[in-house]
Amino acid sequence: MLNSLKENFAHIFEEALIDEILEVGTLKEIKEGEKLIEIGDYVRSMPLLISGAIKILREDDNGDELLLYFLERGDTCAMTLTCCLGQTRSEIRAIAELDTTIIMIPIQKMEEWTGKYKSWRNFVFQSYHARLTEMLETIDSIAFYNMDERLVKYLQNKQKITNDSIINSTHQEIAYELHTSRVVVSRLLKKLESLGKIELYRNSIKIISL
Amino acid sequence: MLNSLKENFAHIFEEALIDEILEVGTLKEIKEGEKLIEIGDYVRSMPLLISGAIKILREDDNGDELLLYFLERGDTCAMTLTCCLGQTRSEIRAIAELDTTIIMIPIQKMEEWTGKYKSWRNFVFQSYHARLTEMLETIDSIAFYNMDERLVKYLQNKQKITNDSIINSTHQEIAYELHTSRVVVSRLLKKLESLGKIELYRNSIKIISL
DNA sequence: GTTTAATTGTAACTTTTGTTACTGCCAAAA
DNA sequence: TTTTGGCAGTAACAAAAGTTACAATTAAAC
Repeated sequence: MLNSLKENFAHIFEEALIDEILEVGTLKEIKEGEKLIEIGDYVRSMPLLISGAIKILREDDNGDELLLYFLERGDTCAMTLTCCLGQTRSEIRAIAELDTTIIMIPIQKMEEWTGKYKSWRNFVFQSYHARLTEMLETIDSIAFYNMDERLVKYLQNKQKITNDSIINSTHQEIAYELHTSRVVVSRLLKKLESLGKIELYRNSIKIISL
Repeated sequence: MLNSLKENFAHIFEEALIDEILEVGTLKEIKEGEKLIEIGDYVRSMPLLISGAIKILREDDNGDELLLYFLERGDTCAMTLTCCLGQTRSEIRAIAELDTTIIMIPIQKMEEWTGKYKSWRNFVFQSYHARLTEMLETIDSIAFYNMDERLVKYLQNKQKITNDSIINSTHQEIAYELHTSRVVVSRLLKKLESLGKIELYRNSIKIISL
């Protein structure tokens, strides 16, 4: 744990804090597709992302989903922060997008460290800032862009997160995350293919240039 | 300033903090429609809302707007918080929805107080939580609801904020904030009127029951 | 009082998105 | 091998939202 922690957080956290994290944190491996947090859950520990990626989803009353953003190496879940402190239930669902490693911090420490370590405070504030910014980008996407542009953004994002120009998703899965229908996704993907920007295969999409 | 501060924040902040706020904060009156923050601005002080309401808007590359949420009495601007700390430019525009009174806190104090006062930390975290929640509601609206439902929510919200069942807005103004066209707003408002839920006048809308 | 500009109402039309239905294809299971 | 179920392609249609155009009304400016 020490190495992975230092690699990702040494330049952010002061040494005493690193030591404390090592003391109370527990390492957790999550397989791709595994659920970390469900809507309505009480959250009792806070994740620090060491490797992999986690997707954060919102759901409406009908069970329809919408992808909000991804968490990556060095990130933490701002929603969890506030849930912990405010003792409220989770508003979102968190699912591992890739095989992921996290360090779990008990929430009691949260409160303690925000008083004690300036580097921790900065980290927490920066996390909030990053998440707010990503939420704004999500809002931009759905408010200001058409579905074809949203789809392109989605594919670009996915490529960046997985670091792979082949995306292993079905049209239906993409449709869920963009909150549209499979037929619409198929239609738009076909158009991108005819423009030579992607190639379509069963269960996967190869990105040529977007 | 002392009275208005105590009225709104006495139950949140410890006394020593109240004293400090009185020392360094400056009272500011803002007229309805006046702009507080423009997109791209560097923000050098943080507002505590004493009375009135402020609307927070997002804009896209074409200059199209979208209402994100309102700030009310007892709120602060989470965006500003992160802008101050991170030294980044504002992602949003803030305009007084009503005549509004705020206390401006210099940003240097922010950092100091988060280390010093637990009540301040809690206030800041709660603000973040509230704003994230409101952003989620905004996302829900635009992702999961049709324009007719969004319009109803908008009117309800406006009624709540202004505490007045008469809304003094033109259809064009509403269209801007919902990021749609005037014709669409007129159409949907007319439908609501024919259902007996509102009454339409020039420059104003009377809410009967929504 | 007349002119001007802003506001609202409405029709007709287009575009975008969503829905239904059916097809062929492929891969895993029986 | 045959069957089954999931996946993708496509047409035809429906609904929602956006656009253009113009008329009628009201308020403000001259």
